[in-house]
Amino acid sequence: MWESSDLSAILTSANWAVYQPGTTEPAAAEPCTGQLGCPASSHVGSVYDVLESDKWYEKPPQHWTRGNILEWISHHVEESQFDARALDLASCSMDGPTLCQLSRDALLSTFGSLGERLFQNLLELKAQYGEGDLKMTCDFFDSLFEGYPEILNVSGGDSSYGLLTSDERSDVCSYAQNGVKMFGDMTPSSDNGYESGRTSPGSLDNSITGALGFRNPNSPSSLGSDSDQDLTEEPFPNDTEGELKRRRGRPKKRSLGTEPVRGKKNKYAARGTHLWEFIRDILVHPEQNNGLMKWEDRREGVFKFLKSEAVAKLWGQRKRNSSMNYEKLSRAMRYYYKRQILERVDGRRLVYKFGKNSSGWRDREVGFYGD
DNA sequence: CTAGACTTTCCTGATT
DNA sequence: AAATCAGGAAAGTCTA
Repeated sequence: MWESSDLSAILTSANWAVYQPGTTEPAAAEPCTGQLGCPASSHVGSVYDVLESDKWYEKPPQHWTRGNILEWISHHVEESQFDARALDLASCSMDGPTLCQLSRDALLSTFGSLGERLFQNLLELKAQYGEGDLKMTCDFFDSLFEGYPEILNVSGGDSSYGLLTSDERSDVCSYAQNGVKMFGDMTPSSDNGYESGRTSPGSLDNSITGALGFRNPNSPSSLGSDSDQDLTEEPFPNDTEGELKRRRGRPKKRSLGTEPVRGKKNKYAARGTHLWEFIRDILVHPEQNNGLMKWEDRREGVFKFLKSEAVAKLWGQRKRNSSMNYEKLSRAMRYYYKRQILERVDGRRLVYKFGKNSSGWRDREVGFYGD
């Protein structure tokens, strides 16, 4: 079984590089439209890429190390909020070629419901890199890595390919196909608040992965680092260095035991995150939302909270506000009526409807660029 | 510095 | 009775 520490360690290493402000490697510096979506051409073309890359999303699955595979799995665990405790760590230990040989059934039996997701992503990645083209070069590096494993130091991992396509009818297969296109426009630019999305691959990562619970443990950059471990209520973490930023909104009345944490570094944990976008992003990724919400009428933009408190907790996690609850979240939702980001749906509890000032949730917006 | 946008927190009262 | 819904009010962060 995976210990939380395993996962956390993996995630830490997996995310660290991505959020390093100073060491923004290609992963972050290159607007490669998201990991899974990284155009094959930008990586396949040069063998140096292969040499330099130690990240799973920057090289073909055939060349993943055990570490890469763990990162890849943990990425999907995070993205889908899969309960990793059900996984057997040992069964995750394999090299790229072995992984690539696994059948769908094998993945399903090993990883349960996560298996389908892994399988589809693997298919897509293999197709993306071309299973044959690099064969020779890769074989060469295989042997090289074999001899110098330290070249492939752990790190890497990443972020958000999770935002793949997602029309409720299209399953993981289609998202694999469209994922590449997605990133450019996942977050609509016409947002009347802060600039959301599009600030950098990192911010996009932050937006969606945060939305879906992808943590960014120990991120020294603090740009949106979330540290809660799960949906369960958790007091503010004891940030050592990076104190919690002061939250927006009216301060809570002093609570009994919880001294307000004085904020010093005032980073933008919440930057680029608007509640309605957070909600939207959960909705447009049905394969990842774990039944938190559902569309009642996708065409009309009508949706419903299925697990209102869980969504609120997630939102709180996103904003690093452990006291968020549905009551408060819903208040914020109601403010959207006036701005016509949401429209009222009378008489139906937990049901809301996107308004004309919202965007990014329609099929065409999700599947294609823009509108 | 200021104003406006946004979110959070609190609250009272109504509805389901 | 417990959840939700409705909004007003206040207060704080952020951006322009």
